[in-house]
Amino acid sequence: MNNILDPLEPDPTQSKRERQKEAKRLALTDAALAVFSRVGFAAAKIEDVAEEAGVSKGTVYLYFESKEQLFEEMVKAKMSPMLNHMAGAIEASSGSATDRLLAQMRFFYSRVLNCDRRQIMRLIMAEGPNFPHLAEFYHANILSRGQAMIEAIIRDGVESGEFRQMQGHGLMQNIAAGALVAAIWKMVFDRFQPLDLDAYFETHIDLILNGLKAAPTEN
Amino acid sequence: MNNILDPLEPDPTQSKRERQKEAKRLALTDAALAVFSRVGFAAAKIEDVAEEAGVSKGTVYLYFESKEQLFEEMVKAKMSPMLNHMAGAIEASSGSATDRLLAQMRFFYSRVLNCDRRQIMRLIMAEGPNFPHLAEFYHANILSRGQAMIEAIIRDGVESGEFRQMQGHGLMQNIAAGALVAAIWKMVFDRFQPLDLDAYFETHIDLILNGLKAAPTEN
DNA sequence: TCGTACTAACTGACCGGTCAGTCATTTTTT
DNA sequence: AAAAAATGACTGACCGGTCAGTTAGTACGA
Repeated sequence: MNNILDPLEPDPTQSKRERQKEAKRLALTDAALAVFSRVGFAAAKIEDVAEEAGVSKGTVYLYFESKEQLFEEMVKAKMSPMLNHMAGAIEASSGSATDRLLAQMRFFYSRVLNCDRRQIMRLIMAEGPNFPHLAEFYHANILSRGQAMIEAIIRDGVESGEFRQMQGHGLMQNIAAGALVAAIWKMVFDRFQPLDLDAYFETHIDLILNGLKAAPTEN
Repeated sequence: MNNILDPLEPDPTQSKRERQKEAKRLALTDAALAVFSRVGFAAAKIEDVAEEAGVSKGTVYLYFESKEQLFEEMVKAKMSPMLNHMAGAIEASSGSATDRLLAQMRFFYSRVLNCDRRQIMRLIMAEGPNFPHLAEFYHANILSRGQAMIEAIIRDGVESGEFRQMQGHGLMQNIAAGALVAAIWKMVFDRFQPLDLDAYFETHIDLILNGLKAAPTEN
């Protein structure tokens, strides 16, 4: 139906109309992210999305079948490019497992936590149970890939002796958890107790890397 | 207005009516938790809450001014008792800082993550930005208390030499993060990739305790 | 370069269903 | 019998989704 998930250059083979259409689709997903982030799925008004995108309500339905589909497509459109970048960054990275883990974390903090995208994570948590579709997509295409990357790094680190052996049930979740909580804190509690993301990041990697490091003591 | 936040024993100074009223209030907050958990705030119907509590819609408005107030009161009513238990558990616990941290974690996993209450955490994350009231209450009365408890334990552990010195910005968030993520995973992704909470707990404390432990190697 | 015919894109008034909140009436308690 | 509690039909605002009508882009002949 539509394979426009990664719109980058203005393809010269496209007519003016096609380019406009694509631009509008992008404007709509941008607007959808903004509005859904602001008030959540249920309270978001299609009319507001339309206004924010500079079109009328009816137009939204020329691009998306329903509010629900708009939501899902928005998540996909916003997350897919980031995923590819992340995979590329991992592939490109070399050096010790510690360095690679650090690079991945840094990427995540800067490209997800510190921008609009963190709102998507919040929306997945908030709306996930009501959108099995979406939760499944998110798990299959985003989480499991992130999980695979982290686990590969850990495996290498254990082999090279940088990290100790851990049984690993929920290891990825535990390692990434700090980042997720930072995002949530920023979105929900920052106004009451501000969080310095840079300092937090230092604490996070310090704790994790030390936790993974081979330790001579008991257990 | 109402100071009934911790309904426990049937106070003999109360008339039969007052006791019934209190019971109904409890039934309503129970029902509210169930319904809000199921579908989120916006999609929840007052009529469903009423039915689940065994009363009619109008009755809900005899106890709560509005849907919003019902939501806030429900969170307060469900979280306050737990907090007091947690504080008590901390006070009662002695032994090494490691043991105390472990006890607190265990408490949290069993009394929050593994029951209805985890839904409240999800609701706070989901609806927090739309309910500054509630987010502030939650931060002031729940998070900051938990934070104080953990920080006290860490401080003791550093003094006793069990833990290394850490600068600590966001330390509490990082330590608790694993637990929060476990809760989210259970609620959103468990059906796609089940999480064994006991094994996860082991990984969590293993990673954290090792991360906090004094390490001889480079920072 | 203009005019004309065609069509894709867009609009916004409207419809139908939903639901928070109200209140006149009924039921229960004292 | 009086008061308190509970009811549920009702109202009015709201909003997702539709579609008849309008606008703007395109193709082409002169």
